[in-house]
Amino acid sequence: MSRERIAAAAIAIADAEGFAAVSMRRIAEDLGVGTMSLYHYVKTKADLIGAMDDAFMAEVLVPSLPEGWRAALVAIATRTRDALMRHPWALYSMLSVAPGVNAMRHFEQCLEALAETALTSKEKLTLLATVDDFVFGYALREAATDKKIDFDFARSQLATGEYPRLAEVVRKGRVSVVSDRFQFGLRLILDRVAQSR
Amino acid sequence: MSRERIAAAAIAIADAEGFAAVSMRRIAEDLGVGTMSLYHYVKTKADLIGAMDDAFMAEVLVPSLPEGWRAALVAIATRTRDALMRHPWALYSMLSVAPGVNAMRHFEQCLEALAETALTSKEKLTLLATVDDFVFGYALREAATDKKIDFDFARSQLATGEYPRLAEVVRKGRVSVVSDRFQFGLRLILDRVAQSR
DNA sequence: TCGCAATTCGTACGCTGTACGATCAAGATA
DNA sequence: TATCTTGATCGTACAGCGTACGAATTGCGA
Repeated sequence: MSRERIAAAAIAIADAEGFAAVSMRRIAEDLGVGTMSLYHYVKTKADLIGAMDDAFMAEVLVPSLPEGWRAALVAIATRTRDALMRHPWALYSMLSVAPGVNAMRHFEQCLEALAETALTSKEKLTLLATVDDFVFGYALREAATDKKIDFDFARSQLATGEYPRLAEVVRKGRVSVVSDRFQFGLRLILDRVAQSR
Repeated sequence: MSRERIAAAAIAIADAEGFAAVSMRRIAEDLGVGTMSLYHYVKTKADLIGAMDDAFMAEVLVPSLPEGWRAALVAIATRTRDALMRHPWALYSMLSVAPGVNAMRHFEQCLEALAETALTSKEKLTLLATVDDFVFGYALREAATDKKIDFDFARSQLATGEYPRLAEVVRKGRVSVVSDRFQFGLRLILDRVAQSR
């Protein structure tokens, strides 16, 4: 038994049944131990979530960075996106968690990607923040759309005729967005940066 | 007593004490009614959150759109950002809520902003999605940073010397990002779009 | 074998959302 | 006026939550 094993069990539950399904009693049951035993390895549930987040951030780390700042940044962003698609609960956890070892390693890796550029520290941080904003926003909205949501109301609203432009968009060929809007957005941001270098 | 009044009370609590502080008992207490009375106006707590989200989206609507697609888009994005800064809990609620009237009005307004352009429907939707990704990501990460987070661990980690680039960035003039990285990121995205029009 | 420390965990408390049914006020009908 | 109906209020109860506390058990060094 260990902090890591407990975090792994919690992650398995969160992946399969959602963040809300993660409870101390449930984790203990899955591990076949008493509920309160967990508290010997974990201070509080918030602490456990910290451990989950750290394990998540480990998955975000890129094994080896490609050559060139742009390729490196795209690799990191894409890997972060993929990890978030596998573990959408990380969007919740990140709101309440202090940076752990792997979060710091990730940050270090981001700076390494930009090491070859002539950007100032401030410029680097700003660019990284902007890319991260986009990556997390993409994941957030993707997670929101994935949910089985009831669109009946939206459909009935549409029929009222109060949304002419929306109705038109829906009419001509289903609501569709470019297949990979993630790469699209990333390109938008990086193109502009590459241009002003 | 009404669904709206209940939602307003819930919003007041969420704004002042966080999303987690919103409970049916607490709302009822603030309104001076019995807990179960609320259920006459609201089907479940999830339904209440839907009402909160709709009220939030009303705040996102821009009273009147500025001339020009770019100014209009910036106005909408900025207003959305401001509303999210006032009500960070909306980031949670949007993950579990179906679009309401005001969400649809907002969408309609976004399309109106792009009406003058020659973009196809698909291009419009992609652009709007990209901007929204960025806006929500910005708010998410801003909300995460705002939290009183314990950085002691991060500092001790930094002292290990395992993060040379991070240490350097911290050394030369505190970790600082461009003052308004929101407008910066927005400009990055829209510049590139304006250019390829 | 003893003693101590590490580990396990049962019980209990105050919190949550909400199902169920009792209660009550007001308006409509006979 | 007496009765009936309908909408609104809400007290009680239940299952689940995080976790404080303290008792019980285990394993190990002396």
